Amino acid sequence: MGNELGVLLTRSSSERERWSLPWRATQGGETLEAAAIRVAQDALGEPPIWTEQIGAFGDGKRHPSDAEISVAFVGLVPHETASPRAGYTWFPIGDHPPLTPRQRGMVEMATRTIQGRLDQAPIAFRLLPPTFTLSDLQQMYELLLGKRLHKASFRRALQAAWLVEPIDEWRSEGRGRPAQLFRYSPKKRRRSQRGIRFDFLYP
Amino acid sequence: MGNELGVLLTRSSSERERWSLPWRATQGGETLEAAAIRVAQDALGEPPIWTEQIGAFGDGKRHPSDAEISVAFVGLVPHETASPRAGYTWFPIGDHPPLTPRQRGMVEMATRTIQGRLDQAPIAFRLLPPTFTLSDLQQMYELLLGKRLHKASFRRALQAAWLVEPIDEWRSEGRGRPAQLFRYSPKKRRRSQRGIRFDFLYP
DNA sequence: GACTTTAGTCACAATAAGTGACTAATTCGC
DNA sequence: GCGAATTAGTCACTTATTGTGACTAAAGTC
Repeated sequence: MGNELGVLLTRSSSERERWSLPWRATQGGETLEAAAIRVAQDALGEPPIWTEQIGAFGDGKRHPSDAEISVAFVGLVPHETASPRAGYTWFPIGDHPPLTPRQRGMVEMATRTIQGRLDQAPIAFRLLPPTFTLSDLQQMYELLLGKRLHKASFRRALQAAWLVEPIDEWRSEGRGRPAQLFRYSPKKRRRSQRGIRFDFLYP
Repeated sequence: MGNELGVLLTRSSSERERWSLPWRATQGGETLEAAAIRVAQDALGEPPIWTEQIGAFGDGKRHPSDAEISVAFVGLVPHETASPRAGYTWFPIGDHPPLTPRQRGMVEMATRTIQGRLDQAPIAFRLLPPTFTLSDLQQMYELLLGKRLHKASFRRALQAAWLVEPIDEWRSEGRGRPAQLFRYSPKKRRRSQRGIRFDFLYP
């Protein structure tokens, strides 16, 4: 792990052989999103750096609980600080234990949601420390998108979006030229209405 | 009406002075989407040509009904055939009676959902008759997007997407040169030659 | 010092988008 | 009949965005 998205699973409460997405029932007077954040917090000890609703599912068939419908959320946490509590395990999103069809759909829609929001919310930046190199940032985007990006295009798009600003520090990472550190600093400089699109590197 | 999106409202069952989005409780063993389609069908006599879930809402505060959470859907029907039954009324989406904040949010998210799906699903084509002129099609896109499009660009994009095919018929619409009729006939050629906007499909 | 490795930039080609002006075919008023 | 008005359809040109390889820079390794 570390260069791929992961999904956090827990053993199903009914059938111990089965894995399932973490869930819980809502408590009265609580926002759905607040409930989702608590699910993550109970599993990881900290709230996600970003959450978004995926959708509501309910077709009268199998449910994780006995609830009429279930509302799924996706959230992201940086891998370093995300040590799961007992009963929870990270799996690579491309290679996880079998899930029910509905939960598989949720996982798939989750990655699509992430990738769709990537150019509209500062998701990648919150997954990194406050200062980072552009290579760090590019690798984070590649991890989240699941594909390689072209270096020059990535930086060009980044510059056009006025999202980062260099600071006067460099970091030497063993061999190779030291990289300049940057920080997230979205400029008021008329933000373009359209999202940022990075150039993909076709292998 | 006729050149703007409309929203179908009904008088609230509790307070007769208030308008609200049509709704109903789910019946057991029914998909959420099926329930949504039935809501539309009860109001209009026909199912929408396209439906999509907007999201689930539930924060312990005001609900349309007494349900814990409500799941909102958006659907589209062509205006010509969409004659509302008693108790339902169309309003221009830019000028409708006051709604609760949550329902206002639903309406707003509905238009964003439509516009986001417009280039991924054949929404516009299903709102038109099987054969149509390119001007018809452009007007439909303009209606759905809420903005004017440039004729030449629109046709160029259409051609690049291989979505329509001309048939050997022309329609004279009063004054002006007769327009050739087209029909929806998607991707006769391979689809993803780095084609339309969001097509990053590569092996 | 030559070689490897990572960072960072440049230049150019290819594609796509924005836009006005042009031609074509019809109806309308007279 | 004939020109103005009206709608359809296309072209050409400009500008912006994206794809891509090659280049320079600064470190470590041997």
